[in-house]
Amino acid sequence: MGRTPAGETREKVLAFVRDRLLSGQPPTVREVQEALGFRAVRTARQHLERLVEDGRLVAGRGRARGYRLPGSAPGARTVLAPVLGRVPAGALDEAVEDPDGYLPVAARGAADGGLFALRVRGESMTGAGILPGDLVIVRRQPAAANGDVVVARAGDEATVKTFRPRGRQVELRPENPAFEPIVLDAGDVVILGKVIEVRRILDGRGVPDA
Amino acid sequence: MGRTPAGETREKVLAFVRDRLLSGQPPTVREVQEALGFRAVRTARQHLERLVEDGRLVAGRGRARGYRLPGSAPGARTVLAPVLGRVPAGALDEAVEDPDGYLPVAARGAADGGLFALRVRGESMTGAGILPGDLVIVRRQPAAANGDVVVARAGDEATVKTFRPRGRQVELRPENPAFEPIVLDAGDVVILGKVIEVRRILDGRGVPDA
DNA sequence: TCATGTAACACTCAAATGTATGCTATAGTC
DNA sequence: GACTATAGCATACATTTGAGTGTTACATGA
Repeated sequence: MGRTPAGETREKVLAFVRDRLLSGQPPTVREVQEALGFRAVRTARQHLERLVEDGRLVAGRGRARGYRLPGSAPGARTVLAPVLGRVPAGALDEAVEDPDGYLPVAARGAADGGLFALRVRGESMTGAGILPGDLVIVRRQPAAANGDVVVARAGDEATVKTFRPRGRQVELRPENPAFEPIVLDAGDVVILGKVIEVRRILDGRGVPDA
Repeated sequence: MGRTPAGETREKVLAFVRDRLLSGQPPTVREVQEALGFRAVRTARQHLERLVEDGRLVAGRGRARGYRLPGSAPGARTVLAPVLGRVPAGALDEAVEDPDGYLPVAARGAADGGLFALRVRGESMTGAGILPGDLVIVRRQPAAANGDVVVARAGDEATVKTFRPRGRQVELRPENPAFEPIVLDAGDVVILGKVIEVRRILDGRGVPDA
């Protein structure tokens, strides 16, 4: 069989392997062979070996589907955060039972068990770049530091605000001059958690023309 | 050996398999066995079989590391997008080679093979809620619709802007009155992809007190 | 008590899959 | 031309790994 220009095939091999790895389905050597149209297993393996030599892939010796992308090896732990439709008056756990869906979150730190997500309503936090419809990912914790963006319940309602302790009182401050801060006794505010990430899905919709 | 309460172990098996799948490393039956502390391969396999029966897992018959999450399962459609440190002048593929890390992204639609992520520099898009340091997740595509937030290369630099076709020209509009729109001939602009999601990690930092 | 279902074990087999040996051919370099 | 490196093929071998057979033990309910 003929040859292809130097290096060209190898790029295709890497592209194939990378696509498979990123979609969570590591290929076997024979799958690489088939995808690239090689007639010998050895050919696919030689390309893979070269890619490993060049540091563009990492091999798991002897293991099935053992090739990995360098740098993504162990630390890429992903956890799922349930998206809560609404925050009920009672315990959070009830809402976690019946989520609207799940978001994959790259787990930082150790405490990854207590994550959940909420859809933001209203424009009270636009000044912090949190727009209506955005998803906030929240780590459950009962306290917060000054300046943290928190999910707190004051009375019956759960809101996303910036946390400002004011002596015996607590200020839940919107980041939008059109809204008034909520100031309450510390005892009347329940911190549900701290916002650790903000996400905005804009797949379909664009920015309206001016 | 003793038994554990009914169903309890199976949840742990599912959790283990799901975590592995989400981090892109499907486990073997024996890895499940080891992780759960079973002394027989069969035990792990029996749990897996039951999970498949119950529709909570999908088995790839005969294939190594063949278990998958069913389409309805949370996290089933998660892919990893490489975070590009910078966008070079040449082809994107070069940058994909050496990413700063990977982000788990819930795959919408079918074409999820071409996702990547970029860290936003500058304040040119603050009006659209995209702040400096934010991560944008981009679907690679060579064209865009009016109003799409795109990553485009004009000259040597890649920027995030709103896409506005203007006849034979193209306007790359910042969403910040302090910045000037870039207007170029359509031939001088290369669309690298469309921003489908914006993320802001604010784990450590809070909002500065006013 | 007996039947039934689940949890777990030890062992075996076979298919999937990684690894190795040896060979052919083209292109470039000295 | 001789030498070297790359691209590719055919076949065989060894390990990994999924799948199968049979057994023990502990609950639970008829």
